[in-house]
Amino acid sequence: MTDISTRPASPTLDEVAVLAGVSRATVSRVVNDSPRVSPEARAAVHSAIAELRYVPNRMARSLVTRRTDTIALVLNEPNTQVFSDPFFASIVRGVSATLADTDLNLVLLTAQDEREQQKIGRYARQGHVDGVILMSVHSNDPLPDILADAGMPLVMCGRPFDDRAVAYVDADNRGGAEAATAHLIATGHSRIATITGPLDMIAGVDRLAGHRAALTAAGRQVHPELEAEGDFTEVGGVRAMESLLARDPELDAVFVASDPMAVGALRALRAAGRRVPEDVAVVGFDDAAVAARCDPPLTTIAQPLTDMTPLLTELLLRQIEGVGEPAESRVCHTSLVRRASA
Amino acid sequence: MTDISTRPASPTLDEVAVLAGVSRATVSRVVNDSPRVSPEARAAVHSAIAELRYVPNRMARSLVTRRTDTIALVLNEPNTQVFSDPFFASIVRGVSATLADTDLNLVLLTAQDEREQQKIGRYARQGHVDGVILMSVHSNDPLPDILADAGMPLVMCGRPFDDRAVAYVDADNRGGAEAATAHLIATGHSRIATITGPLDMIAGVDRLAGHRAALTAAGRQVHPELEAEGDFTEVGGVRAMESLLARDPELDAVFVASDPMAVGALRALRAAGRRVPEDVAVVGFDDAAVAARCDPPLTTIAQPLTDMTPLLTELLLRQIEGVGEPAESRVCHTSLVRRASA
DNA sequence: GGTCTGTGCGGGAGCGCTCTCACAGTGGCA
DNA sequence: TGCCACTGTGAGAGCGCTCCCGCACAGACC
Repeated sequence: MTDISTRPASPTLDEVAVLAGVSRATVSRVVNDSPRVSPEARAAVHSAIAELRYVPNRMARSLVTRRTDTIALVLNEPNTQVFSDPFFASIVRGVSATLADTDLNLVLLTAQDEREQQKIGRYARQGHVDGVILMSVHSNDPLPDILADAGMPLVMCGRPFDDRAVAYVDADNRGGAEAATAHLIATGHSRIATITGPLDMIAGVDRLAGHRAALTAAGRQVHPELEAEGDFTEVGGVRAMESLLARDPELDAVFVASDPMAVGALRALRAAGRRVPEDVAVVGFDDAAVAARCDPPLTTIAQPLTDMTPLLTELLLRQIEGVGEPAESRVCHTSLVRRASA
Repeated sequence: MTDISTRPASPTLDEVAVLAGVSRATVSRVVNDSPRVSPEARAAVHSAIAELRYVPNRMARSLVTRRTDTIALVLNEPNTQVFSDPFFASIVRGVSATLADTDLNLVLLTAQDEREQQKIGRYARQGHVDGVILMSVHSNDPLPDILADAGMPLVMCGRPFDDRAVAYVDADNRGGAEAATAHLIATGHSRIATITGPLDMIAGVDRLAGHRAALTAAGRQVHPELEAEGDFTEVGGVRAMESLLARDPELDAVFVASDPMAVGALRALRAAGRRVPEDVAVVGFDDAAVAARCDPPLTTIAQPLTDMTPLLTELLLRQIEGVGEPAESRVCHTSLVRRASA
């Protein structure tokens, strides 16, 4: 143990009580906004708090309340690129904004590898947080199990791989992808490729399934050589598009499973001398800010982020409050946003 | 207070002690790796821990040790774009990696506005963390003061605006910028513009100062119309470059104060029909991954991130351990990386 | 045998808080 | 006057842990 005695000790409830001339219990009542306190006592306590610059010790409080009033948003991504994905940024900002009006704190936890995931699992189980929102779950991530086993309130952003009983909020990835490819079919394209997300992520899997379903529904064949796996990043989109063009120079449309990848695809298409949408039509997914800005503006599938983030926190809070309840989940509708690229 | 009684209670030290047939103190010794425990007792405790799936309650421990073993990395940025800046991602990853070998936890805290900064200040003062690394400090941010006043161990990433006694780690922004512009001068350019960072951030201010110093040292005039303020984002770089070209179509070189902005500048130059480096030479700052990848590859100033992130954590840990010591700071050297753009 | 050092261990206090319970005081009502 | 709320307050227990202190016992040494 290191010497921390020289750090200025912070005042305690007792000291406030002595200064205010009341009991510890009364100070606690004032701090916790209990109604049964006389105005005089309340005023005395408030001025003592101000004078001593008292801040309650959360450890002591949490020890008895079993609550920390903080929730964790876990970014579970080996790739550093997480941060550059506008989807993450939106979720983080949205959850943060939803919580701003409450007295709940939000902490972000990132895991690059399994070791860090274990560390996060421990962190949560040790009682640092009341609940967890888990993002970017890959098929082999141990974290959902660790947290669920520990009985930690948990909401996943994106449905789980297996049909486990865990709460989640997801966009209708399959339906959205189906609509995207159906749009490409309806606008007369015949060789429709796709750049998928990572196939160890459920969003990648579902969007590919939707794409294939649209093809099948229209009586088309599914051609494996017209499917290239990307990683939800712009660079990944460039590479996947180059690979698709090499495999089938005649392709006339691509459904790209995320907007950052679509921006990459646009770049690769331009570099290959293809015009969009004349030679190749492109539909993205996300409706990220970049979609409206890029050249040409991207036709894309909008995720209802403004619905999803409040839902994410709401579902989690409900689990934290009422413990017995079964975990509830939601799937949010997507919609096609037509711009110039398809 | 809500009913949490239905949540499975986690086992306590006492229960482990009973099961292992030893005292609470012995269990504590085992958990904390104290040497004075007999092998038999240790084994009994370990198996009891495993059987009960015991995890120490950190609140209880912290209450007595006054340590939480977690440090916060605060991203203090109104702009959502924070996340897309590779500089942030690198720092986060670096600090996280440095801490991976320790039993310290890292939490990320983001503040979009002053209200959230206050919330973070409260969070820290309540004793959730042992120390704070503060990133992206703007001139009017209250957080440094809040934390410093609370006696919270603190290291800033980037030097503070005033000459306060706070620990920081910074790149030699002024020197780097000076080298960049000196390079542009040495390679025969005459109308050298600059896209600055936000001028409410010290990195923005220092890089502009370095640019001007190089100009002055070479006997050149500083032309305000050749300075455009950016915001460290790619879009900001596009806009600033467009504005510079409008103001002086004859400019033949730009020092851009960050690589993402330089990528934007490259795009704007291409859109305006300028060749790089033949018509306009471009030097960036950061040596982000994108610098090597873009077209043409970017000549830029490398920040020694591999030095900076361990230093950041080291300086903070030193403050946390040895409390009396004066806060120490470091400035890391930068270097010019020559590629094709200048 | 007596004293001493060292080791392993347990008892117990206490970290700062919340929360139950008891109690004094006040006012309403029969 | 007696009984009953009801309100404001304080005493005290206890959350799960760490850590100081003291005890029992073993072995070394005189």
